[in-house]
Amino acid sequence: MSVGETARQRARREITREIVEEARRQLATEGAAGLSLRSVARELGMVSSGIYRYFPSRDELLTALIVEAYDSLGEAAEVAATRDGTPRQRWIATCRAIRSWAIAHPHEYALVFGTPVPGYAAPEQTTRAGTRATLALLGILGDAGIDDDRSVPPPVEPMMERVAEFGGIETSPATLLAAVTAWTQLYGIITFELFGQTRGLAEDREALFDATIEVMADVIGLR
Amino acid sequence: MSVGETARQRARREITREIVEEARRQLATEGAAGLSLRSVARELGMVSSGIYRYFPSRDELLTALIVEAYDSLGEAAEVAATRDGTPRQRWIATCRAIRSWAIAHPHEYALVFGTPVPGYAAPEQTTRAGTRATLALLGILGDAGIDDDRSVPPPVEPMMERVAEFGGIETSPATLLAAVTAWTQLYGIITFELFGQTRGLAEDREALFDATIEVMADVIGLR
DNA sequence: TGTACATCAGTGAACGCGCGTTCACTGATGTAC
DNA sequence: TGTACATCAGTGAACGCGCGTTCACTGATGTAC
Repeated sequence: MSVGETARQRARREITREIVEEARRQLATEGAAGLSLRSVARELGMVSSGIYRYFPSRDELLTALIVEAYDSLGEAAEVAATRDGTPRQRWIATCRAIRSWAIAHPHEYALVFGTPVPGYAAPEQTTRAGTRATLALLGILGDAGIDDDRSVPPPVEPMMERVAEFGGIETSPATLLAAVTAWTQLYGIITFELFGQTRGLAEDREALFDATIEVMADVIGLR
Repeated sequence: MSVGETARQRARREITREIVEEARRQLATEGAAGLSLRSVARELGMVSSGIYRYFPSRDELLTALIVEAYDSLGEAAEVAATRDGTPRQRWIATCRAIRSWAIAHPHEYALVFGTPVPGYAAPEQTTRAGTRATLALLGILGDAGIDDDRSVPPPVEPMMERVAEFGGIETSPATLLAAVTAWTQLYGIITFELFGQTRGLAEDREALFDATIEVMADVIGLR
């Protein structure tokens, strides 16, 4: 018995993990809409009401999956962001890592960045986990020490101040605006790729992705 | 009886339209997942099986809605694209029109650009309707007559050729790449806005949107 | 160390819900002669 | 213009499905003395 954990507590941890894993498996094959407590229970050889000892509702299980997805993406981004290289290389590596994660986990990506699940309001918990990848990118930007003192439209200025504060960096509004633009482009092209919007256009989606990321790195002024 | 149309044919046209309208209404309030043949029938004071005289399945009704949404968006974009002004003004007006349409029709936008409906494969029909807004943007680009002869990565070149052909314009690969990048940014920021990803960041989303669109117009070289 | 009681995981049945789709039918509308 | 037949919109009942959630229960595990 380690750290005073009883067999019951260990079993609870174990089974909670099994439920989440099975739920994630179903999410990966069926999508969020096809995820049901009953089928998770069925697959675990448990009676459907048994799940309620572990999750008080389907929404709570969904929340667990969302947090997991955000964390998994966040970690992939952080790993790429902290590798050696110039800020530009790190930025591009991080963008690629985010794309790779998305392609490897399409349904998790959809759960987090796709159409909101109707009737489900993401609790605080999830939004906090959702910032890791973004913070990784902002960190690189801070390290880059870019000095672009062009002005930005007045209403945008306070928003960029807030972004700087959020990222814990001191970067000019113009550079931050470029970075925010790149950030939306990044998720835009990934979403298009995953949801099939670039079907007709791109036979080599990776090359197109890379090329657009380079364009945006130029816009930001990364070297 | 105009053009030999019988009362039966007229009634059929009328009721088909009513079904689609009611379906669209439900889509707008409940989202695609909450759209059911039964509730459409109910609302129309019809028995649920009656719908099958008009649509052979729920998927066909969904297809009709998707085509409608694409057309509605396409028209909004075309109207903006053909207004007077410099290419840059027209480009920006069109981007704004697309955003406005999205904000006015969030569920239709989600239906078309959001997470694919599981088990539903969009038929040819829909993808063709889906190109109007994009063609409007490409048309403006063609009119702009930008001459940027920088090279693009080799694998990207044939894709840009295809884009030029698709848009019926003669524009350099570098400019087209910038435009494609802007295109993904456009839908990226709209999607983020609609799906709540910019919640914490932007108190004035319109100003942020406009600012990023200007950034991308610069990248393309629009004047 | 042994006993009495409290906790709690998992069961099995049930409730109430809404869905897509099929099918045999009826009655009104349209068509051919 | 009138009649006989064909078409087809809409009905009502039914099938079979899966879902989330509640509830009283049982038996095993944990805790206090």
